[in-house]
Amino acid sequence: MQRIATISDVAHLAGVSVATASKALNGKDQVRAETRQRVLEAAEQLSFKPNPAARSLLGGPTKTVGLLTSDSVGRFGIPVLLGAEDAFGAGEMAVLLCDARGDSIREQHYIRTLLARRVDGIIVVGESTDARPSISRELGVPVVYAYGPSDDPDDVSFVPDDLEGSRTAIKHLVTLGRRRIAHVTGLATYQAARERAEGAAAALDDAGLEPGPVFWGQWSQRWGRQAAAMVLHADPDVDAVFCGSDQIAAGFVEAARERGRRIPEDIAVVGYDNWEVLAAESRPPLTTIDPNLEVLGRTAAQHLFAAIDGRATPGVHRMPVQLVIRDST
Amino acid sequence: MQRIATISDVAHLAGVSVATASKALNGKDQVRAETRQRVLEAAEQLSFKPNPAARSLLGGPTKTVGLLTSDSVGRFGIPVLLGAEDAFGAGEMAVLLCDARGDSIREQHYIRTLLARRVDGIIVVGESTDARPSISRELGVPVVYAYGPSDDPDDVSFVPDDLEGSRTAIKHLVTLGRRRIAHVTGLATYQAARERAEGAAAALDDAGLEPGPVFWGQWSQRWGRQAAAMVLHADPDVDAVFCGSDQIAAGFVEAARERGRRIPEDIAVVGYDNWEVLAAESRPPLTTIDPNLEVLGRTAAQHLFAAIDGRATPGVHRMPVQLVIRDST
DNA sequence: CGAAAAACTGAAAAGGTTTTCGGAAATGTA
DNA sequence: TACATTTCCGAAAACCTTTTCAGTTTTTCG
Repeated sequence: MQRIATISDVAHLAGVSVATASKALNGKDQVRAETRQRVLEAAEQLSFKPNPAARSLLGGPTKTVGLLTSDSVGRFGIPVLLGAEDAFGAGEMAVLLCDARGDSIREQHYIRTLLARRVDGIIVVGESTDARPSISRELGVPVVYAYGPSDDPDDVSFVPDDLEGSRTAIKHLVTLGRRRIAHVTGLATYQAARERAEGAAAALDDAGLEPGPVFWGQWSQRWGRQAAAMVLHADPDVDAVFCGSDQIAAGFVEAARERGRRIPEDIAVVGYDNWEVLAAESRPPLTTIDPNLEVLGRTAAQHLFAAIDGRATPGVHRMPVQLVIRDST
Repeated sequence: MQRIATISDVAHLAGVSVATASKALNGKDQVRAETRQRVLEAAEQLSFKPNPAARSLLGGPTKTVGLLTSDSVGRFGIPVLLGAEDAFGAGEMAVLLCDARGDSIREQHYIRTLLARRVDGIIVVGESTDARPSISRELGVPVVYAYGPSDDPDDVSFVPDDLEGSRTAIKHLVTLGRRRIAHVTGLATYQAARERAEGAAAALDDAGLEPGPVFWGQWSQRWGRQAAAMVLHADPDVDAVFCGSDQIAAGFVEAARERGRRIPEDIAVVGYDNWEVLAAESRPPLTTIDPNLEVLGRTAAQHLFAAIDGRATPGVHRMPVQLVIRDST
């Protein structure tokens, strides 16, 4: 294993001083084209890469960002994280991954570590769309929140537009001629559940329909199955159900089919999340709302770039979601 | 925004020189206990963290490792990755995340980036248990492979013990008194599918049973459903099925129930992967093999530590898996 | 041709930490 | 008290790169 080349080696080989070599390599315009060429060739020959440690010591950007996830075992953080990683990798940013596991002590520890490493910025990936305490105060580096917004409206946050997503779902059902539309969703303690219910109610209202009943429960397939019984009992003529998640929807269609309802003929079902393994493998495959989490992550990353350049865009930005039509409607 | 404290700040506050402060903080034995205490307190007060850039400039370790995933959109890489991150976070390693997206050009690019940043080591997280080309040659830093082993037996690799896992599954079924055991699994192009089938056959043989038929197909719920028809047609008296994944198992139980078979009374079913959302939410919840991927990731990380210290343990290490008993057996 | 301007180059400093080595203080010995 | 040891501390160098500034060479223009 050969010793790693330093800029002095390059300068020496090219027959110039280190200062000139540095300028040539960094495209400064204080060096003759011919000299630059010589330096570049020398660098190529030694396969020289500047030592980022030395570079960052000067106070310049470290080309490193922190990716702080509160609890990434969960399913939603992952695509956001990947989208962000993708955007950073494209620019030559490196990503330091920190998983605080929902522990705020750990989170503090990681924040200190990231600062000690002089990251240029931090993305905080939330585990739910509920607002979380801001970490941006007095940090000295820009922070962007993805999925789970900061509770400080002056911070930069990106969340999926659940309000619009549920409106889209309901509009879709109305367009199909459905009139008796129930909503089965998860825990009301979740912002996501509340917003989706709210959006659905608004859309029903827009369509001149009576807002149907809302069934709050768990984010589980089991609850979907239980809810099927309740929904069918409450209104045997229900002709559509909008579910707050694909898990719930999968449970619902399963139980509804067992009770002799045909999906989508008797009851059209729309899910939420576009969780492929459930939505595409369910029988029938589920029409659902795709929150485009990778795009959200990527966008957040791009805005972190902007913020690092001093062009922050404060506020909670709602990212567009998408209706994916399959066979359940 | 507070300026980040340097060791000079600490030294000044403690009333000593930077040299002494450094020695005190690093546990050198050339400093009086009392002085050390003063320095430690000052450091605490300023929440001082040494600048890793400056440190690594001296040629010491950067306390940074690369986590290179080939295609982490997949489901299996994630827990491994989290396990590794967990182990590193505990030691004060930082983790640089790189997702090559299955593109070897990208992978090369990332490897170069990681080397330029002088990482102390690299973990390569595979997407399947199939062997992948080694990257370790001439790299200058230790590499450990997790989940997907390297094709070079001199490298350090950690894989789930699928052979043992499938034996355990079959033994469990045999213990329950089942005798006509079928195996439904995924694509034979996957090492995982082949090993699981092999382990199952071996275990059946050990039990003195005729190796049952193996149904090769997709890794999908749909295939599980189709397979149910085929299995029941091939042997109407089948009393147990070992599935190569929870997805397949979930499809199988669903279709088998529809055909009037009771699970587990008529047919006991064992899945593989312990993918909670499927295994726990299926009806009935699935007995399954948990490959302990987080543990695998953590172990790989610990062995990377060891390799960095010069204590590498070459070879492909098979990590124990675990039978999780639920209601399907 | 001479002077002014422009273009180019290099020495040196800065950034934070560790390590080495010399010096000072404290302790032990005669 | 004088000297030898041991213990503790601090000055300075080293790590690698970028940037500033001053010096030197080349070009431009009258």
